Amino acid sequence: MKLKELAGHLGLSQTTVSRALNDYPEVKETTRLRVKETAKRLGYSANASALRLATGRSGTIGLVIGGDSTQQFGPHASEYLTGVASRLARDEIDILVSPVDSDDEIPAFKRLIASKRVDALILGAPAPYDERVKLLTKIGFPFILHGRTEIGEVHPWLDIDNRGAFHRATLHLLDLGHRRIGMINGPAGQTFAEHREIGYRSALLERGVAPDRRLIANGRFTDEVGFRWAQSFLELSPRPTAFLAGSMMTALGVFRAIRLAGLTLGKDISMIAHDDVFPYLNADNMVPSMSTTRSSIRAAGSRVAELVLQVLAGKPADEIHELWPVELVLRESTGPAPKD
Amino acid sequence: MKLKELAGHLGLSQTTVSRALNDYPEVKETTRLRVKETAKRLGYSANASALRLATGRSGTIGLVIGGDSTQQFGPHASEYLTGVASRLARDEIDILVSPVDSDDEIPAFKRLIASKRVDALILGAPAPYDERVKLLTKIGFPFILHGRTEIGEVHPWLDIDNRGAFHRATLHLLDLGHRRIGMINGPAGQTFAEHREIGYRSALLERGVAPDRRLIANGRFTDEVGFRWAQSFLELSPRPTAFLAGSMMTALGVFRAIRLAGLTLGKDISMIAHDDVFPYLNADNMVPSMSTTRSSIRAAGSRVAELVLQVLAGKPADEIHELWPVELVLRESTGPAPKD
DNA sequence: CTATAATTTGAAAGCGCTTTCAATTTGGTT
DNA sequence: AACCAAATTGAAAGCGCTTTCAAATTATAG
Repeated sequence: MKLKELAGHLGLSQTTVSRALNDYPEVKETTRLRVKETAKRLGYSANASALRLATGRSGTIGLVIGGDSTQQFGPHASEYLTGVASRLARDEIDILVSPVDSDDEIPAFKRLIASKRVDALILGAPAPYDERVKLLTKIGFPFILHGRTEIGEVHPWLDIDNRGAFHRATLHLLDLGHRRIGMINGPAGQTFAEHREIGYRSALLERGVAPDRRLIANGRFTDEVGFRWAQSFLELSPRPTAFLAGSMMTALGVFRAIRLAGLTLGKDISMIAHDDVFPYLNADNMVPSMSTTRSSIRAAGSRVAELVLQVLAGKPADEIHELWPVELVLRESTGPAPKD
Repeated sequence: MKLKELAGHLGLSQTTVSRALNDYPEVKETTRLRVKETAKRLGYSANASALRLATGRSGTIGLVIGGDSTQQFGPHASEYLTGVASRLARDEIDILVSPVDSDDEIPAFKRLIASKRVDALILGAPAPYDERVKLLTKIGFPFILHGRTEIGEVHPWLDIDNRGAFHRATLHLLDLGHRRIGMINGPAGQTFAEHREIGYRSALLERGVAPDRRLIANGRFTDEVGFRWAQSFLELSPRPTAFLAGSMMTALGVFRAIRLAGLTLGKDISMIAHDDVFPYLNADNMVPSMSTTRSSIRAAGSRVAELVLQVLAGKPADEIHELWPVELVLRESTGPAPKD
C-alpha cells in the first residue's frame, strides 16, 4: 500500500492525502478525517525510506556506547539504553545502536554522519580529551554527551556529580574514623573515573590523610575485578578498613573477598558502592544492606534523550548543561572504623 | 557530498561510479580503483535513505524484546543484544531496537512492516500461542524466533533445551537424595518457563516423587523475587532441601535468603541455577561456587543473527531449526540431601 | 449577482540512489 | 582495413514520499 494507491481509493491527489496525514493546516477538516480513517482502515504506513529521503531527516538517533565491542553492553549500558529508548519511543524516533569498535571509531563516525543515517548522536563514556567530541563540535553535527570532557568546547552534556559523590562518600568514611580507604574505581582513562578519583583525593586532603597509591585501583565493573582488587588490598598491612566500589557489580566481588577473608562487612570493613539503580539488584536487599552513592542511570538515559530532542529543536548548546547531584544513602555496610 | 558530485570530480557518470562502488563486474578494474580511491579520499558515503528507497531493502533488522517497556532490557536482553549486534555489525546491518509495548503489540508490528523499516525481525520471549508469531507466519514476513511456541506453524527458530536442562538438574538433585525441591522459575506464560517446569515435573515423575504445588514459583529474574520466594519456601515444614533457580539474579536472592535463615548453601540446602553466562557475574567465583545449567545467551544472539541472515538469503524455513543442548556444571552449591 | 479574497486541492519537480537499455569504445579476426 | 563480439560507459526512468507553485473551489462583500 503506497500513498498513490491510498489517494486512488480516496479519489484525492497524493498531495492532499500527504498533507492530511501530516496535519498540514490547509486541508479541510472533513477531508482530513476521511483520509486518516481510511489510512488506518487500510493499514497504510508511509515508507520510511521515501519519507526520509524526501524530508532529509532520518528520524533516527544514534546511540554510541563506548568500550570494545565484546564488552559493550554491560548492565550499565543496557539500563541507560532502556532510558533512552523509552523517551524516544514516545516520539517514534528510531534508535541506531552503534557498536563502534574503538579502533576505527573516527572513520566510523564520519561514515555514520555522511550517510545521513542519524539526525543526531548520543555519546557516552568520554575520555578527557575525547576525539569524537572534538570531531563533532568541529563539524557542527548535533549531539549530546553523557558525561564530560576536559576539552573547552561548548556542547550539550548531562553528567552526574561523580566528584561530589565520591568526595562526600570518602568524607563520611573518614568521619567514621577510617584512615585507609581502598578505592576500586572504573576503567582508567574515562572522565567519570577521574572525577571520582579527584573527589576521593580531595576528601582525604581535606582531612589531612595522605593518599596511598596502592589503595587506588582501576578496572571494569565486574564482580571478578572487584574480587581480585579487594583481595589484594586485604593482603596489605595494615589493611584498609573501608572500600569504595565503583559499581554494584564491583561491590559484589568485594563482598565476596571480605567474606572469604573471614571478615564482616559493616563491622571489620565498611563499604560504600556507587549504585546506578539496577532493577534486578537492590542495595537495600543485600545482607548487610549496602550504603551507596545513588543515581539512576536509566533516568539519565531518559533525560539525555529528552535533551537531544531539544538540541534538534534548535535550543542553543550552551543552555543544555545538566549536572545531577548524587545521593548518599547510608545503610548497614558502613560503620565506625574498628579499633586496632 | 553526493554521488553526482563525486561523479563530477571523476569525470564519469553516476551510473559508472555507482557500479564501481558496488562491485558490479562490468566496470573496468582501473576505473573501479580510481573511483574507490577518490570516494575514500573525499569521504563519500552513500545516503542511506536514498539507497534504501532505490533498492527496496532497508539493511536493518528489527529486534523485538518481549516484556513490558519499563522492565525490558534486563541483563538477559542486553547480553543477547550484544550477541546479535556483534554478528550484524560485521555485515553493516543496522539494528532497530523496538521497545514495543505489549498492549498494542500487533498494530506496532504491522506499522513496522508496512513502513518497510526492517527487512526481517528477530523475535524473542514467546508465549506458547504467540500472536506475533501467528501474524508473521500468516503474512509471510521473514523472521526468526528465539525460543519456541506451541503453534504448529513452520518458521525458523533457535532455542535452548530448557526442558532437558531442568530435567537433568532435577534428576541430579533427586539422585543426591533430595525429595523436596523448590523451583523458582521465570515469568508464567512464557514458553521457556513452561518447558522448564515440564522438565522438572517429568524428572520428579520418573523417580516417583509427587510434585508439590507450593514448591513451584514464577516471577521475573531479579534477586528480589528470588529472595522472597526462597524465604517463603523456607518457612514451609518440612522445608525444601534444594532449589532450582531460573537465573543467576534469582540465585543471588535465594542465596541471601538461605544465609539469612542461618543455613549453609551446599550443605543444608543445595541449589542449581540456570546461568546465561554474564561476563560480570561468574558462577565459578561465587562462594560457594554455584552449580549451574549453562548456556550462553550472547552466543545464542550471535547465532540468531547469523540465521536471520540466512533467512534473508533465501534458506527455507524448515531447515532453520536449532535446539541447543545445555550443560550441567556441578560445583559446590550442590551436595547430598541432609539426613533429617 | 458579480468581484474578490480565502480556502482547498492538484500537477509536477525533486530528494539521491539503482538499474534498464542504449550507445560507445576496445579488441580480436579475417 | 573492415567487421563483429565483448567490454565499458552513459542517459534516463523510477523508488515513494514532500513541497512549491498554480489552479480550482468556496465564502464574503459590494
